[in-house]
Amino acid sequence: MPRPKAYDPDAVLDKAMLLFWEKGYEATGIEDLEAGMGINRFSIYSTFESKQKLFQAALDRYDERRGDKVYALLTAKEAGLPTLKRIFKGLTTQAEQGNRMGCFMCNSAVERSLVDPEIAARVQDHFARLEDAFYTALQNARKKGEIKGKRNLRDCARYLIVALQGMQVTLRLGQDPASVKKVVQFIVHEIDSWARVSEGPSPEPH
Amino acid sequence: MPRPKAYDPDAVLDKAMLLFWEKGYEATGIEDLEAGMGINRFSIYSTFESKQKLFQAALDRYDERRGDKVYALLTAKEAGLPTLKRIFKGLTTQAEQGNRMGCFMCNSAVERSLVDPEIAARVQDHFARLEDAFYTALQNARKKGEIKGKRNLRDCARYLIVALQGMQVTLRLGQDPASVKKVVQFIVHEIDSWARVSEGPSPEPH
DNA sequence: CTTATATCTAACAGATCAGTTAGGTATAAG
DNA sequence: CTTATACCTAACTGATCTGTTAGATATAAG
Repeated sequence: MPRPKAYDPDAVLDKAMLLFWEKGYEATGIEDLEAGMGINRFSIYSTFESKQKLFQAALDRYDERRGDKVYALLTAKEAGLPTLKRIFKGLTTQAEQGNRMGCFMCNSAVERSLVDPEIAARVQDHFARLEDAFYTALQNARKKGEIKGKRNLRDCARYLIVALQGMQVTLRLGQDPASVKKVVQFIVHEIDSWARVSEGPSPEPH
Repeated sequence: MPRPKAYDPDAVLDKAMLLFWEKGYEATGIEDLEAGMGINRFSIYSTFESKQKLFQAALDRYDERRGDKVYALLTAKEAGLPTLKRIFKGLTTQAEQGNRMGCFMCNSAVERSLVDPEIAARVQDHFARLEDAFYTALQNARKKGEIKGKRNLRDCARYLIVALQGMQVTLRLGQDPASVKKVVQFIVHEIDSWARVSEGPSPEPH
């Protein structure tokens, strides 16, 4: 009955996501969004309500697009240490391609989490989910005998999140690919070390 | 001969640093700076030229205030693995105090390095200096016999930078102190492992 | 005390910000 | 073909942005 939208709301949200991801919330104006999404600001507001809501939707979209892939990878029953290593090795490729987007969640954690609790909650949720996925993969790896000692896998998962966040900052800063590669190899090597027994449950006295 | 400034340029720069550090470049308005620095915008502009230049000066100040302390710690001749561990343990304290400032350099890397090459250069310089300081401490540790195997210490230093950046994102996001502490312990534990031989120079074939 | 100098206050200027509104337009049901 | 509906364009609104300017004020040399 009514006139149909001349654009695909899903497609323009993807474009908004890319804009916010690259430039952040504050530095992305409605004008940028109009140009990048290819639609008028009226359409933006009638479909997404406000810049804030649009940003939230963009974050959610990121969680779907990027997050779901990784969650799926990590929670698959074949998942194990090689899966973890592959994820980190992918960062090297990003650096080699000159990709400086980093991680939308990390970027938003830094720029917006202090001032916008809604954003903070989303980012925390994302990383909590990611941590659980890492944890699942690690448990699976242990089941398959890929992990030897009695290391605390929850702590390993938490640690991997932090390592990933650090890499994303480094990618965003545009460090040279060779250096990025070295650090990735270092982390990969560390993951490999979990296949050896060496360490118990952190006996450090103080 | 002329009328003297009614404020201490050094002191107000410290205040500007704190503002930019907490809220970032875009979200900090001249009005915020006037209030936070305690001086009129005329004084800001006549002393610091522009918001951009003030931000650069604030970054430089951060490098002096925060960076120099760490550089000094790491390049002291007593420096070694315990020094590295102490630096990471300090992050736990920050989390426990509810400090969500993170690292001004990391924050700026994420928010501004893509759009402002002057900022990118300063941040890269900072981390390059920090990496060298880590490297120096690691070499020193090896000399003192605190590091066993023939691990590549340059890679270790690079890695520590990334681990630090990851922690800073996590602090900024306001993750709970208990979780932060676990990850710090994990990293500290890893540094401890460098005192054992276990690993050669990464023989990973592919 | 006079005067040159540079500061400070406060109002202003133009641009840009997010968000709204009015009027023209395309659609599809009847 | 008529008409109800909701979209699209484009101009507009008030607030806020960075940066400037004019005039008052304080200082210290002579």
